[in-house]
Amino acid sequence: MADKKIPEGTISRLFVYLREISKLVGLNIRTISSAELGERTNLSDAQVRRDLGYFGQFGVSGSGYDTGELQKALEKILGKTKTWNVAVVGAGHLGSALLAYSGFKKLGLDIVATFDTDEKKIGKDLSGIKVQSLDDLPKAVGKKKVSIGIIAVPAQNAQEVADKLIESKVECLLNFAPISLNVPENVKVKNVDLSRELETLSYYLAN
Amino acid sequence: MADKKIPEGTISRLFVYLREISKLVGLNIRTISSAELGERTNLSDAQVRRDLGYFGQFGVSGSGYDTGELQKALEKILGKTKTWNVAVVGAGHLGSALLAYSGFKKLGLDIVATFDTDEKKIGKDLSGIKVQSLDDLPKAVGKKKVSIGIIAVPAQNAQEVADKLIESKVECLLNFAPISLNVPENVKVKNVDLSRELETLSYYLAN
DNA sequence: CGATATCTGTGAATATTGTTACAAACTATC
DNA sequence: GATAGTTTGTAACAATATTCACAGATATCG
Repeated sequence: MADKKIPEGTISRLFVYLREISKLVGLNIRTISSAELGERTNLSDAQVRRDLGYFGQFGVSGSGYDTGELQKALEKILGKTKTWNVAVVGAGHLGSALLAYSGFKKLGLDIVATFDTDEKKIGKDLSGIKVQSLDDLPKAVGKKKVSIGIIAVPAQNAQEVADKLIESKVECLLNFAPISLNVPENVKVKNVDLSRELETLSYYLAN
Repeated sequence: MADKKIPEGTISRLFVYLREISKLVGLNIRTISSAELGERTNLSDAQVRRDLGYFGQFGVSGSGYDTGELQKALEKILGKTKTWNVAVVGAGHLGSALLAYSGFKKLGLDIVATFDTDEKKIGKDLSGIKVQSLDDLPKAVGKKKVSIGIIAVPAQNAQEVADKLIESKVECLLNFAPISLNVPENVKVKNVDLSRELETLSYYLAN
């Protein structure tokens, strides 16, 4: 795990490789070349090799990669051997959709709490999780050892929510609010700005 | 609108600038410097100037950018003077959340149709839009002049849905399925892979 | 109006990411 | 075990994206 600077894109693609490799393992296919893995993921063979190269040497010249080994290696690299606890803040349409999504477990993520400020929502049960008041966040998040916070609140409350989560020792944020959060260096933020993705398309239509 | 090659990131950031500028216009602030706009958007002043520079010269040395003018210019560049019709394919949790999102109109987008294969959903009304059978997609999409298709179906159906949309003359796709779509060159695809965004965080937690 | 301060627009330098290309390692075959 | 055929890993190269840095334009102020 040589710690050069690893491109964000590489990390993201490793998950794609892992998904594909897992399929192959399921099909009892034992080895695969970078060329074919690239084919299956719409990436170049060189890209595949380079990406894997950041983390070690997993292949065998002449035959390629052992799917089983590569699977294990990727799972280890990507932190999929553990389960991480997640809190969803904001129980609106998006938050509810996330709570209802059944695939989290498979991702190694466990939603353990959800929060909202809306009195009408607090106390309700959403997909098996009880909505709590935002005021209860610090206590609940601390107790449940949440490492990932999902911010699904309006832009104007997002920074405040981020601050609360960080104060409660959450280390990673997935931010759906269309603003750029200010966070300390040791906190990792991923932004998903759906409005922007959609708007971007209108640019391409106009041009 | 000099047609050099414009980075994707630039387009995306222009929307951020536009949002901020619109706020400023609302507050009756008439001019702003690249430095302050950068400050407000967590970007560098140089980045702001470079991004705008791809599209012309909007600023005035010594005083900065006129917010009103810049707003108009950005709206024109970004295709926000028109409204585009959108179809959502897949009326599951995510699709429903999108349909329920009230901000589309403000983005210049109008959801005019939604489709699903689930008999139980077909015919139902979701946020004012009637769910149609996927079989009706070609006719409905053609008639309603849909230019943007949102793919919110499981991975195994995504390519098929993409093909149908493209055959029906949809020019841009927003793909939420965790696969890489094969599309002709003239079709623009944006991928939003929520699982991957979440998984990525587990990598940072593990390392 | 001249001096000083501010700010843009953009070449040039730098940093980052992706691709090409090939030696070296391994496999398969006869 | 020599030969031909694969395939990796990575150094060198190319392409992109970002930052630096500054000339030149405009504003401000006494």
